[in-house]
Amino acid sequence: MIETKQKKSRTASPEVRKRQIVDATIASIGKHGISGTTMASVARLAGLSAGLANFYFKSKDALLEETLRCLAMEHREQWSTRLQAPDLDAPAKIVAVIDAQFHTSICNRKKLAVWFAFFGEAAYRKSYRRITTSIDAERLDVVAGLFDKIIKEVGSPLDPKGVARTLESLFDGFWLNMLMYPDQFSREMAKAQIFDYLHTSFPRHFTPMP
Amino acid sequence: MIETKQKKSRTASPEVRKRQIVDATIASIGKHGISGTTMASVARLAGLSAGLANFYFKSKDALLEETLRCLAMEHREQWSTRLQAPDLDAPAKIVAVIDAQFHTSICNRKKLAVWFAFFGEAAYRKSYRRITTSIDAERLDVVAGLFDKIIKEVGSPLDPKGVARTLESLFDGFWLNMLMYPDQFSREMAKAQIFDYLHTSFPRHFTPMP
DNA sequence: ACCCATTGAATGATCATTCAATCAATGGCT
DNA sequence: AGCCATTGATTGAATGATCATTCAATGGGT
Repeated sequence: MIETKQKKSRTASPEVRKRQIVDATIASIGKHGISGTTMASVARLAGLSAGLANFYFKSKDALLEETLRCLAMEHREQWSTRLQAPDLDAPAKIVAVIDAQFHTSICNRKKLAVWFAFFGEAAYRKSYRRITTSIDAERLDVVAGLFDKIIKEVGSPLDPKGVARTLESLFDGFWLNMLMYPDQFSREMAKAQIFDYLHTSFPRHFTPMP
Repeated sequence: MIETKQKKSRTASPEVRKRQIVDATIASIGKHGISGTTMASVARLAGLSAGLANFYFKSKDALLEETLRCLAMEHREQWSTRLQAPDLDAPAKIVAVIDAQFHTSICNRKKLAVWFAFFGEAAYRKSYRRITTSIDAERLDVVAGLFDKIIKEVGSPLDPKGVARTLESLFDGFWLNMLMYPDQFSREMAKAQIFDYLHTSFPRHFTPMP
């Protein structure tokens, strides 16, 4: 049973309920996968009756889309607010993005399971891809811009966009391995490897593990 | 309609039928995702009647497991046979593994969609993870062994297993990005980025793009 | 004529979705 | 304060669609 806010009241505002149902959907997907989450399993986890999720969301599809949207927004918040801290140079900002990517609130077993459940469906659902596309593109641009600064400082022959794409792929790849083989891949290990990569590519700007 | 072998005959041996049904399952997952593939959709793509898949496989779950097993075996074949070529030194073997990973027969839109469909379910299905675990661990060991040789030659401070894990994650991450954003991530681009990584890490052993 | 692969209609289970009925809160009225 | 009336949230049983699974009947191959 997921309780975003404990209320003794039987009723709550639509906003609260929607959020509660989305949280329950994340919990359900994390526990049973997408194919195993039903409107009933969501309702049970939310502590609500069977029909309510359908009342607040037009359909199960709409609920899943909204869930992905919430997840993506939360993810975006995580890195974009960190970048707004003053006095961060380019390497520090990249470190911030990495810290965000592997922060416990984002990168935990339940949420990783949900992310990859959506990725598994995204291949043939344009609506899912639309949700992640703009956010992913935005971060890729930001990170590429940061690497551009660094590369110009050292005069490296590397391509900023290429390095940014490699970093993104490292994020996704370590996420997948953490999900599949949690005994062998930990958050700390992933970060250590990524910093090794950055240190060998830009020795003057990154140290092996801050 | 998938036809592994064109036969005018109405009947075929169990082996042929099983393979035909597995191929149809891959096609169906690639087209409709796991949640959209039904015993009926598989039968239709195989050009067989509705009940046959259930006759040859105990259940839908069993069929999906067998499908993943076939996919994993095909993948393993791809890299392990390449490594058996004589006169390959460690860097050449790593190049061979990379070529295998991004070979058209493995790394195409349909198969990537199937892989990630399974990854999405693997989080809460031990039976799926069991299938990939041993194969992934095997390749990780092989690749780590190869990097061990290279690292000893140059006396680099890098950890062979760590580099191997990074490479595996690059594979998975680029695969995911190729699936999600095929316009921005191509097989050639992924390989180029990976060779950039290897060149900066081991300049004496890898060139930017062979 | 026999064997065995194959068919596809029948069965029952699971689920999303709907909606009329129910219930709690709120505010106005005495 | 006590008492409705109104509003709007919530319930859960009913409905119909979809699907995995079964199996008796079919018919091709040998």
